[in-house]
Amino acid sequence: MDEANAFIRERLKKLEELSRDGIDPYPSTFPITHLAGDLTGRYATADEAALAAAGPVTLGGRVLSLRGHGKASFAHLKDQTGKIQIYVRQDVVGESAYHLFRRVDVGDFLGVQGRLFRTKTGELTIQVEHLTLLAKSLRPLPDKWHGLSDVEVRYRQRYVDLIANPTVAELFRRRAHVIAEIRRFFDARGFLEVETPMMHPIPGGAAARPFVTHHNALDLSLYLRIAPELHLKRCVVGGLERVYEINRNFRNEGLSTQHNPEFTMLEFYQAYADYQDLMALTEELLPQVVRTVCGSDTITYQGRQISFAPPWPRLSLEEALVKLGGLRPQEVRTEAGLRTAAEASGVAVKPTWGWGKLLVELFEARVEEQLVQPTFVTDFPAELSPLAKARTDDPRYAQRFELYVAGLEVANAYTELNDPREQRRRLEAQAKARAAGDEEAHCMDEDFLRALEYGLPPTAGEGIGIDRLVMLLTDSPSIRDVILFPLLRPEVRGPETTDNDQ
RNA sequence: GACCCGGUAGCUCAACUGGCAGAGUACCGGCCUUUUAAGCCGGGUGUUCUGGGUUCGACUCCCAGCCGGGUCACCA
Repeated sequence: MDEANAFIRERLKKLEELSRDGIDPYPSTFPITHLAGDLTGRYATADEAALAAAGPVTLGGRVLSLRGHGKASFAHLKDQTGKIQIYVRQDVVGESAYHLFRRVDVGDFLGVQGRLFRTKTGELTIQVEHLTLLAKSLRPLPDKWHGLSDVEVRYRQRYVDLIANPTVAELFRRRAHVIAEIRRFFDARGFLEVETPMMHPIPGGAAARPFVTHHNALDLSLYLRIAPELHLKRCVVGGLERVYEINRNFRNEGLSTQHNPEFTMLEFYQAYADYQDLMALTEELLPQVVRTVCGSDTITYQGRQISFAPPWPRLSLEEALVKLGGLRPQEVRTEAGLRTAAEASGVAVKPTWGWGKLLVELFEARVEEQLVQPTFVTDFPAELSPLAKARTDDPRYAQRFELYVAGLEVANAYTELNDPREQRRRLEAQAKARAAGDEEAHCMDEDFLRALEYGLPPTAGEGIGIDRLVMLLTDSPSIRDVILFPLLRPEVRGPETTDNDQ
């Protein structure tokens, strides 16, 4: 603890005084009968008679503000549901309780019992009859007027951010609402929610670098999962024909406003469906979530109106490059044309890149940010989609789409490759690339292949980045704003504070 | 990893071209029984991110580092 801080010293002094007076500053429980938000909602317009009939109320909360008037005081208490004003008079609570109240600071938790009334200015208020200190706070809260705006402190000490900035708590409620609504959607359609391993002996299901960890008893290297895909498909092999999972993936990559090393992903798999079916399903899912959570299917993201009303445009990668990327049709048809266009667009082209990689890189450079309204982009190169089924009419392309909203990739889906022979060839090619130094190429996974050999029905699967979806629905410019505790470098603390620092 | 921007009181921010580090709020003491950014009187509580350097003198200029933000790179 930062003992040099005068604010903390002051509060420690009060804490000792309270203990000396026989007051437990950290009691264990406090049975409440009411919540602040319920009271202010239910009695918003109630008259005095109705308030008197309401009877006594008991609630707990954090002291957010204090206005002392000598032998009487006003304060606001905040609980999870909202805040409510309390009025403490010495002639009502008694001298010793009032003496205790005088040593209460902004930030302390207080339990009160009393009766509702309305002040001269019309605010619903609790006339306190009994008060109990529930927890003493030792650190001062941020400025009551300007709040907390230091981004670093907001991320590092999210607990302070949550106290000081009500919109932050609201944002995380909305995040929970989004996830609850997604569960409702899939549960209603016969999908089973499953939990597959987050520690994988063989990382797989995506092109990404994993985090490595180690199990001591088994003396086994393990990887934090980069995707649940391969296990979810194993579930479908086993007859769980509709499954979904909402949980964390971990990718050992750089950080940005769109990437946190651990992020929450929804993945779902539906047997007897293909990627076209999933486009239709996605056009149901997202509008339902957006309408329920935001109250409308149109949202504003960073100043731009975005409508989730279906249907959404569908563009192949090549069409997108021509229509939006300003390329000529003949340029996108050949590898040489793509390479020239990519170089002209300032892409750092590597000589090893083939047709497919050039196509996707050009798309990212010239088109991605223009896809503001929800747009399905289809016809990804099969060579970059080793787990997806190729199109039967042109095997250069995968049966795959990505969904873009506000320039963000929000979803990625494909018809699953279920031919074990073809999957083996693809994984062998990946393993070869990996051996040649491509750290993001897929690993060989014999058990996954064995599962496919038992037979995977025709299946389509999709992943939706929950953090990015929540960014859109909360108008947040950075993924860190929608993750309670985003990854930061460890805090370096001053030498005088390190000895108590666990 | 590269580049740009930032770091001053618990919080929000000032401090001219290098010249005594300052406001609001919070906090402390006093007064105050319907206030609500309560009010009135008094009080500045600081490793100016860290470490060097230049200078008579550094919050300010230079170098190195730390942390954060952004852009790019990497990457879905």
